[in-house]
Amino acid sequence: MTKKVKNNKRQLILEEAAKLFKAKGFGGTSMRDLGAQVGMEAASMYNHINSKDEILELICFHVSNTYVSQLAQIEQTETSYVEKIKALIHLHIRLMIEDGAAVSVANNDWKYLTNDKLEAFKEARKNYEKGFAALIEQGIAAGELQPVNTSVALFTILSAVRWVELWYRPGRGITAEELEENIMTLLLNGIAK
Amino acid sequence: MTKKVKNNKRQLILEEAAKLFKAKGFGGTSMRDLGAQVGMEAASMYNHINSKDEILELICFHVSNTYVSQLAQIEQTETSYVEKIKALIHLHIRLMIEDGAAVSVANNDWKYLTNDKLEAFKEARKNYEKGFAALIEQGIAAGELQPVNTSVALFTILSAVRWVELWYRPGRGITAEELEENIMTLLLNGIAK
DNA sequence: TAGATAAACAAACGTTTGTTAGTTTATCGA
DNA sequence: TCGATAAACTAACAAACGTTTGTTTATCTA
Repeated sequence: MTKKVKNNKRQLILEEAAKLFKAKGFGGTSMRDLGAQVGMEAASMYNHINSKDEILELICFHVSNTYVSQLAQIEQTETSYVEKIKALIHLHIRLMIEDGAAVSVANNDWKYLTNDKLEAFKEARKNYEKGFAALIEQGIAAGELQPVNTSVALFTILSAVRWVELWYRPGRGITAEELEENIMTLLLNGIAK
Repeated sequence: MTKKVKNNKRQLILEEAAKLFKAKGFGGTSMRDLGAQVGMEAASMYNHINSKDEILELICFHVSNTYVSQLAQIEQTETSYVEKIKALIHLHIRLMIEDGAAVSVANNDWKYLTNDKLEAFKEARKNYEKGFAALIEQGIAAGELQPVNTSVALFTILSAVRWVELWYRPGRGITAEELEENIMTLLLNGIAK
């Protein structure tokens, strides 16, 4: 019980931190800013977390672990490569909509990770990109996709999906499903007639 | 002559600042960091610039002014809408390759602009996006483009082009021309067969 | 209810921040 | 060569930073 309460406060700190880091950047967010948002003195937060750096680490690796484990799962399903790629795009958009602040931090503030944490994060991302690229390559080899440059295709997809973080608001007159379908159609079929 | 030397030093400071802001963020870059990169004490730079904020402003508005004026020029050329959109994509990719650090700062650190400068920058960007969106809409109306959601198409294009900043290196085995062609093909035709 | 533990606080720490002031060095026209 | 101006320097500033300390308050267990 005691542990559960502790985890809740800790979780609250992480959530508010993600929001503030997204809005003002890691360096632009002070522990006093964060404390004010959480409703606590900056010093008090050290009862729940070890350091400002640790907050960033927990947010970044939460996101990267999600991507990595979901990729592993998708790789093992028995569907076409097009379907697998669609599933990954789906994952990206959904995670962005549901946990936008954390994804944003993992996208933009990962570079403030230090030493081995920074290396580990870069390594995880590189492996994820490799796995994603392999699916595209196999899709081309299987004749399901156009023979595009794999790297260009990979990064175009990843980037095209990133803007959702900057643009999507629940009241923009477009649902998550519509948004997803529009993006997928665009990436798969292009805009030209 | 004296003025020219002054401008050169000032330009050097702006260029090194763009590199550092890109690498470590605006907040993560101290005036002492910047001075070391420029080869000068932090205090000495105040002979050439007025404040750290001013450096950010000069970089951001240099980029946004380029976009705005180029858009105006493209709008007035007499070609198809597809060609106009291609010209804009071309502009984005070229500017990213030639002045990547500044573009990166304008993309990521503009939020640290203050007061009226922040508002002015947001306004300029909004107008640019409106102009770009109008071209897409007219392209659809003219039957040149698929009837996609205009906003989704706009932001997918803008984002797809942004990753160049994160990925492109002169020695990656792909020329700027090839890169550009690959991205355009992808955005116009998609990856599906 | 007494004792222990968790979680809040205010105050202070040593650094680092952007910036200013005062001074010295280099450059250049007269 | 002298005097002026530009541009570098060192030293210091107040403010803000992440974090630690010591203490008080609240909560749960026995």
